[in-house]
Amino acid sequence: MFKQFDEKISYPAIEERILKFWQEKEIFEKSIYSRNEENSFTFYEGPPTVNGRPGIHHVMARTLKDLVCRYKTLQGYRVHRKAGWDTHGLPIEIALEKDLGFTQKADIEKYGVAAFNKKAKDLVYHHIEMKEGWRTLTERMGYWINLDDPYITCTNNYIESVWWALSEYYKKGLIYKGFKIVPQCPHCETPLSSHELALGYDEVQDPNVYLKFKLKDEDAFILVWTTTPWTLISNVALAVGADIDYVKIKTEKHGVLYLAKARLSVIKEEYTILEELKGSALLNKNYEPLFSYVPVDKKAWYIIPGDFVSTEDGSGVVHIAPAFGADDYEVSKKFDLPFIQPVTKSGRFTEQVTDFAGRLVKSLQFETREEKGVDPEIIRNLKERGLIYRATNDYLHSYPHCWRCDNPLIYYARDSWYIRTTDIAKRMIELNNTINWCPPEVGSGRFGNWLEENKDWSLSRDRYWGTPLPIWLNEEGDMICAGSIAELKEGFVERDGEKIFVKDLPAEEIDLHKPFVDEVKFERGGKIYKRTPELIDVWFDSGAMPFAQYHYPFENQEQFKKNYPCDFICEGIDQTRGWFYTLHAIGTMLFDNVTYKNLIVNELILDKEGLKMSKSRGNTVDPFSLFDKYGADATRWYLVTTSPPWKPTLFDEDGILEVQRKFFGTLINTYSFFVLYANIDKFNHGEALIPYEERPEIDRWIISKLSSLVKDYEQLMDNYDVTKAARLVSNFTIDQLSNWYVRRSRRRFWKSEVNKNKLSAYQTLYECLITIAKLASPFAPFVAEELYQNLNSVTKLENYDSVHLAHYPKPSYFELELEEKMDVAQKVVYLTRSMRAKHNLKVRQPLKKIMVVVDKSRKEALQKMQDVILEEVNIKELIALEDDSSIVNKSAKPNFKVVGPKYGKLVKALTNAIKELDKNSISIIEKTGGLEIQIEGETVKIGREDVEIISHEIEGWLVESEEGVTVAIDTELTDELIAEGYAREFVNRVQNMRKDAGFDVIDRINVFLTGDEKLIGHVKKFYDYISNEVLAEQIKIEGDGDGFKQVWKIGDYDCAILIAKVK
RNA sequence: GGGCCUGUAGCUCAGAUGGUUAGAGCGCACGCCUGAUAAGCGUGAGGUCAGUAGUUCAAUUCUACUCAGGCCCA
Repeated sequence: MFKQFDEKISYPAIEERILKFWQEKEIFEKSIYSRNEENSFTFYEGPPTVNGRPGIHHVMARTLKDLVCRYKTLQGYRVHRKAGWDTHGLPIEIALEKDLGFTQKADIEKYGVAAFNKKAKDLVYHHIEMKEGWRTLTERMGYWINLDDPYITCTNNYIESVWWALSEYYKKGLIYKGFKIVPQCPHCETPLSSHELALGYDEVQDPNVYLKFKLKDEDAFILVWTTTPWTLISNVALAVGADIDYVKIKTEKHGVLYLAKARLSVIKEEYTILEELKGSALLNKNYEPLFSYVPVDKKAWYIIPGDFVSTEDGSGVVHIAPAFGADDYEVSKKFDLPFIQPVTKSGRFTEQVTDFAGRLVKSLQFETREEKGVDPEIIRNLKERGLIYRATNDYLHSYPHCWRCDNPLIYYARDSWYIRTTDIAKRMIELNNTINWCPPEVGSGRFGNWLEENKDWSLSRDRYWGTPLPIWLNEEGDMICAGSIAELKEGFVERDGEKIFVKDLPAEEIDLHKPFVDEVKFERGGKIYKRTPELIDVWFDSGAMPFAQYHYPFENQEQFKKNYPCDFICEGIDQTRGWFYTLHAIGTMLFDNVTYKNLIVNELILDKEGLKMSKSRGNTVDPFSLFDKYGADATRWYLVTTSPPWKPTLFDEDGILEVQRKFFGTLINTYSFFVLYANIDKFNHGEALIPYEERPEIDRWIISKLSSLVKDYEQLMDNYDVTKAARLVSNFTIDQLSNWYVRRSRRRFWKSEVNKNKLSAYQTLYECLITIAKLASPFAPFVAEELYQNLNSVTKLENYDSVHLAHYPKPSYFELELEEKMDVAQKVVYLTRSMRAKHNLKVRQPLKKIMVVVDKSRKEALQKMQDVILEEVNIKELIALEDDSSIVNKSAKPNFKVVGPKYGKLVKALTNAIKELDKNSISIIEKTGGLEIQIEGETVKIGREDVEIISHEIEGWLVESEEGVTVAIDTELTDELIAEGYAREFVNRVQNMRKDAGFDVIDRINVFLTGDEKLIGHVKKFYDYISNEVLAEQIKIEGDGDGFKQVWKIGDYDCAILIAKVK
């Protein structure tokens, strides 16, 4: 017996049961190992940072990853799926600082780095396993990935592989230490890399200050604009554009000012222009410094040229503070300006700046408090000295913020380690062009531009929980780079004044983290090498996963080589400059190869209003509650089908409900229909397969449709066009299978005896269902599993426990011509039905005939399909017409696609001429294939192919036309037709009663009818038809008896009907 | 300021290598159907295909610009 579903089906309950089944039977493992190793499809899992709770966007990315992998498995590939967790870095540290109540970096030192890192490790392991955490989400949503053997970036093995990679770069001379302006987070006290920077731009309001620098040899001021008053203390020069036009103006209140001519709009008061001059005329003028806290050792405070000066905002004069801006730093080297940096790495002024010593340069938000920056006070100070032209706090712009702590970054000059990625930028671009990006514009646009503008990778971080930079320095600055634990073992530590080699330490003491690695020293050539204290950018960790996940090259060399490069990755668009980049950069440098061949980039998930989801807005969606309410399948299906993954999805919970009702509801319904009858007839597919050629037309048709689906789906999926593929499955299921095939085939299932025809119906519907289960399985792994098992466990046609072990179906039978014919039939039927509805002609009332006009090519199809059409629309006769101009009125319009290129400018006139053609002219074209007409003095011969002929009216008939199909209905009713109409109405009432009385589908009954004579007459006339339909042994024209009785009004006639089961 | 994407019905989305009647689902209104039935089907209303200009016989589609939104960068 096939399993029948309850009335109220609970998808979540089914899913929970299937999850258990998968686990018990190790289906995931089997789905991998049942595939040939030589035929593998490789996938890399981008490691999520193990921090906090997963959200709906994670479900999106994981659905895509899962469905591609499941699809490839279905196709017969072996798809290894190793999970990964990104465990290092600031996010973890910040979460921990919060837990421990730390407000600044120094607190960690006080607490002890060893203890801190121990806690960090515990925290990440906790997050992986916690309830409603990553493991729960992953398992519950049906994302198949090997969680029991994940790569974890904070293990020694992983770090060792990362070290190996770094040492390779080191050997190639790609790692260097530089003094550069870096974006520094004063709160986290560490520089950020450019890809981290990309994560944290925010719209902010900053000071908008115009100030006056007094010239030394002239009673005039230079007008300067800044949004960072705190940098003024470190000012050493002013820059102008040599070719920019400047003006010298006189104002009442502020005296004489210099500024760019193009920026005169800044001056709000009345002024007179005293002089116009080029920037070059201003060069080398000296001015009085604003502040003198910091002594300078070189010539300063004069005007220099700068090609970065623009007149788009400000005053056309830029103030230069070499320690706090990239342009500033570059230009200061060029002009040998003094370098002053009275600000600490944590963004506070040093003791030198007596008035502001220890104060923050920018306001920062700490865990428990906010501390204000000095900008307002500096402005007040300058104001008091009359040096402010105008100061407001209304400059709106987007400014980089720390992606973790949300505080504004400062640009800050400091020592930092770099990887010279600019050396390989060209190669990265070449290789990128071979990658299949979905969608392509991200690869060529966003990612491509990024590569074009490549900057060296700022590698080092001044933090605690991360992969240590494996570089040791001696006092002369010579370096050693350790590329393995073995090399580390050559070093030594000092314990109680005793020197112990690392190789002699117990293995468990060797932890490739701080503080252990800091303890290690090397002695080479009589010199001692100490470790440089930095960690590396956590993004390097994740970008190293292709080899680090296998502990390559120390182990698993073969495995790595087989899995590199990978076939497929999928992550959010925010990874463009994150993981996509680090993978690509590392792959290019180490292996001179792409790291991934195909990738799907998924966009953000926005809320219903199109706003970004964020905790502060309170518009986030909890995936677990969705799974509990609708199930993971409906959620997955919704996310994938609502819009292509690379378009932002507006998330709407009602959409999930709709998916559930429409697609899943219909699918389950179709299955239930099949089961209802299959169980009655004890169908178990034990009989030989009826050859497709011998099956009824409707069966051949749906199988051909199904085969086309199988073919098209595979093509789409192979192109990673998953949205279209899923929509195809849904449309087939709803429109073709359920609403056409099943509905049209119902009668065949009702029949009581099992014959070849009925068997064919079962076999056909069975094949459709099991195939849909397979096609749906990547997207909706649970429901697909349920269907497949329910079907296959009875028939045992396939030797698989699970749909996820099955193989992609082969198209079994094509009859494309039949598909087209049915297409015509469907058009006629839909059109006719809509006409009946419009004119209130009930479908139960049979009609005499319809005439259908189609073009020649479809006439045969129409005739072949006439039985289908007539039955569907309940009409007795169909007349197929091609061109019977005596009945059909016709008009013509140009076939623009043909006519356009042929006649060009004449088209307009031609259109009018063709539209005015009368019936006779049109029939000349149809019969002789051409007609000559005069247009604007030219003779144009119109051929048959130049026009579309539309039939639209037939005298005395109801007519409508659509897409080249014209249907005319003869509405005249004969007594015979009326009688049949009543017979059908009568059947309908009896069927309703059977149902209401709770009779079984196969129960036979007796019917007792009393009432209007006319009605009884109609019933008698169709006695056989009626008794056959309602399974009646007898229809008696008499009153009472034992049974179920109801009184009806059918049309104009009253009657009473009684039905009783035949014992 | 630059790059990329988006703008089609009240909502969510299709679509067209440029071709004259622009589609679907949901929602709304009204019907129909009823042995798949707490489903199904149809009809109707609802679109200056964001705006302007250009190219073209023909533009919602191509181009330029503008506006609005999003993402990324400076």
